[in-house]
This record gives sequence, structure tokens and C-alpha cells, in this order.
Amino acid sequence: MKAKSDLLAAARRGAETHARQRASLPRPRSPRLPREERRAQILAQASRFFSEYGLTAQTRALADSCGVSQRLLYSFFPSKAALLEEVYRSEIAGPFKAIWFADLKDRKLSVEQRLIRFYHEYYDSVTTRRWLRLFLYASLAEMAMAPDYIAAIVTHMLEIVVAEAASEQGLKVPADPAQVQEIGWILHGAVSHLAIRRHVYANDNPTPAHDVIALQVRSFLGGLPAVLPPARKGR
Amino acid sequence: MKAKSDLLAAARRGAETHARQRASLPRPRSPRLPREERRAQILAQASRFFSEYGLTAQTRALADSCGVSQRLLYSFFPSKAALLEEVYRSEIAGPFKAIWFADLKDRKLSVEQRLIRFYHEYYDSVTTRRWLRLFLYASLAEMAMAPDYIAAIVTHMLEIVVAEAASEQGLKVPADPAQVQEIGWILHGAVSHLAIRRHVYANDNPTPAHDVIALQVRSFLGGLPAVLPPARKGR
DNA sequence: GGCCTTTGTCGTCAGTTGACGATAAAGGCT
DNA sequence: AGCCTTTATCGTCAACTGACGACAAAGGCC
Repeated sequence: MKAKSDLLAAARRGAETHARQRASLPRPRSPRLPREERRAQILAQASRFFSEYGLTAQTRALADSCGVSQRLLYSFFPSKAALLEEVYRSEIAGPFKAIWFADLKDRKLSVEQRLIRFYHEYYDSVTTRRWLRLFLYASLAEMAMAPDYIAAIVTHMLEIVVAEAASEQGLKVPADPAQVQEIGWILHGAVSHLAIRRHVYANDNPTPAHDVIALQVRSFLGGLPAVLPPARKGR
Repeated sequence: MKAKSDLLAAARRGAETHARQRASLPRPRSPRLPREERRAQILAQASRFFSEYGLTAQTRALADSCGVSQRLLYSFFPSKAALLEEVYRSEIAGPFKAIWFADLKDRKLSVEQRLIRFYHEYYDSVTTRRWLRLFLYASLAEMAMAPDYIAAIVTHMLEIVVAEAASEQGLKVPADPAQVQEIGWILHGAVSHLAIRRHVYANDNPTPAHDVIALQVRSFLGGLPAVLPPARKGR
């Protein structure tokens, strides 16, 4: 059982800290870079790093993984908390593409085609290992941003999905937005949970994720008449 | 923005450490308890504590929240890692009730009734805030138990659910168990994600959880013909 | 080459943090 | 009460950890 003894070490340290210290190699000086370039590099590495080892992982280990001294971090970010905020801001809302809203409403394609295409892209570019783990770590630590993100973006998206699907099948959308959202969450939750299973629970299944998503979309659309009433008149 | 400055403090410490130290009150001596009783009490508090503040929260803060000295913890558990293992073992597989397997196969009720009843109980007694947060913290830290739990229990359960639902609707179950599981995960993932949203993302929606679950079950059953082929012959 | 701004590192401090040896308080037993 | 086993705490150690003042190295510019 590898995880057992490593659990704390992995969670707290974050990486092979001290690897160099122990060997007492003084670490080759990092080449001079323009300020913004170095800052971007550190930020990029920080998201990888904290997404893997958690928000409590240490600044020394992060600096090591960036190949710079720990002190340098503090010339770009006033504190670790500020760095974490920056990582979160740049990584969470970033990958969401505005064009998806338009694509979801594009009636040149069937709703099934639109949903499958959308969730394929969503799964590949939003719910990546990195994104998911950051989002979960931040939510668990009660940085109150998960609700913001969900409220601002996903909620709107769910309503579009349900409206389009209902319209195509001649079903009536409830007046209560909370009700509409929970119906949209049926599909969105299934896809999100697939990502969590694969990226966080490491529950691997040989079926390709894209095939599973197509399955989920078909199930959702097939089940819609069981949860929505028929529309009043013809349309 | 409360979360900002508290983020690290909350994640690392865990509670109002030092509250007493600062006030320099010497903490009233804890009453003598039988060994097993004290041990159970500490274990119970430890699950509450670590589920809230994460596995990296500190033993001193835990001891404070138990009302005992930090040293006492080490007379019951050889190390923090051992304590965490114990917490995990006692909390994760524990709430799963063997009787659910039998209830799911009880054909005196419709599959819809069985699934709604089962997932109501599952939601209330397994995917609690405490359970979920522990499970997520442990999975993120790569204690390799999530796969164990899923493999041992959930997988079996998914196969029963799909078999029962398919049978009732005269649908054929694929020979490939991976395929069957992914179909079961459509519903299980939706329910699990509901729990994550409410307990971890703090995404509250006025709709009662039990109503949402009923909705999810109806959607799943209604969508089944769209993902499973009809059975070969009559049954 | 000398100067000077910018970039990066050293070394250290104060507060933590897991762990544990030594010791004290409880309370049962006689 | 005196003794002894069990339970609980004190005090401390060594490693860790966020933060930062002081200093060194680059490299452009004249």
C-alpha cells in the first residue's frame, strides 16, 4: 500500500522537496527572464503544482518545481494566498468558451448533435484533471468561488440546454428556473461526475469518454418526456 | 471577501487553535475515561474534524476540538497517518447497507419505486457532507481507496440496477460489464453529483433533494430504451 | 570598461507541527 | 491512608514553512 505512508508527505510537501538540498547541489542559477515572462511561467507551473498537491502544498516545493528560488515567488506575489487567488482566477473561468452558448442554440443541427459536440468539447477543455482538482480543492477549502462560477456560467448554460431540448421534442419548460436547472443538471452532473471519476477517483473504465458522453446525451434526451409535460399546443 | 485571507488559515489550522493558548487558560483537565471509550470519542471527532478541514489539518487543533491534550492522541494512534487510515476505514465503507442489494432486487415493487427508495436512502446515509468530503480529500491526496470502494461495492450495485431496469422494460443488457456500468453510472453519477453540489460546492437550490432524485430516476428509466437494445425474444 | 537598473539568490526569523520521554493526577484496591 | 495501575498532560525537539531584508549576478548603455 504505497499511499499509506506517502499520504501526508504527498499532501503536505507536494513533490521531491529536498532532493537537491540533500544532495547539497547549490542549484544552477536560473537564466534572467523579462518580468512578465517569468511571472507567467511561475503562474502556469503553480496551477499544475497546486492542482496536484493541494492548496496546502509548500512554496519551497513550488519554487523547486519552477527551477527558481523560493524568494523569487515573493517578488511577484505578496503572499501565498495572493498567488492562489491568481491561479484560481486564471484557471477556472478561463477555459469556458463564449461560443458554446451560440453553438448550443444553432438549430441547423439536431439537439442530440449539439449536445454531444458541446459536451465533448466541455469534457476535453474544461473538466480536465487540472481544472477539476483545482476546483475541488478550492471548494473543499471553502473559497467561495464555486458558487460564483456555477451561478454565472453553468446555470445560464443549463437553461439553454433544457430550452432547446424541450423545444425540439415539443415539451413544456417549467416556469420555475430552479426546476429547469435541476433537469439540466441531470446531464451536466452525469458528465461532470464522469470527469471526477476518471480524473480524481482514478476509476478507469476502458470505454472512451466520448462514447460515454454520447450515451449520456441519448439517455437524457430519451428521458426528457418522463420529466417534462407536453407543450400546450402545437409548435 | 472573507475566504481570501482565511483560505490558508482554515485549510492549514482547522479551527480556533491557540484560542486558549492566547488567553493562557491552562485548559481544564479532561475527565478519565475507559480506554476504548476515549478512543472511540477521538475517532468520531477526528472524522468530523478532518472532513471539514482536510487531511492536512493539524493534530493540535484536533486535540483541542476533542478537549484533550495533543499528546493523548499518540497513545491511541502511532502516527497521524495511522489515525487518518482508521478514520477512513471506519467512515467510508461503513454506511453502506448490505440490505440494499436485496431491496433492489425485490420485484414486489416497480423498478422506479425501488430506485427512488434506494437513492433516497443512499443520498441521506452515504453521501452526507462528512462522507463526501472525506472521500474527496482522500481521493485528491491519492490514497488509493476510492477505486477500492468503487470496485468492491458500487460496481456490483450498478450492475444490479441496470439488470433490473432492463428486465422490467424488456431490454437487453450488453455482455460487456464496462458498458453496463457506464449506463448505471448515468443515474449514480447524477445523484452523486447532486450531493457534491449541495455539500461541497454549496450550490443551493430550493428544490428538495428527494424531489430531484425522483426526477433523476424517472429520467434515467425513460432514457433507457435510447441506450439499450430490445431483448431478443419475449421474457 | 564602468555604471546602474533589473533579476535572482542567500540566509534567517518567527511561528508551526508531528512526535515522544518524563511526569502528574485519578481512582480502585486493600 | 498507602500503593499501584491507568489515564492524561507538560515540555521539548527537530524539521518544516511563510515571509523578507540584504546582497550578488546579468546585461544593457554610454
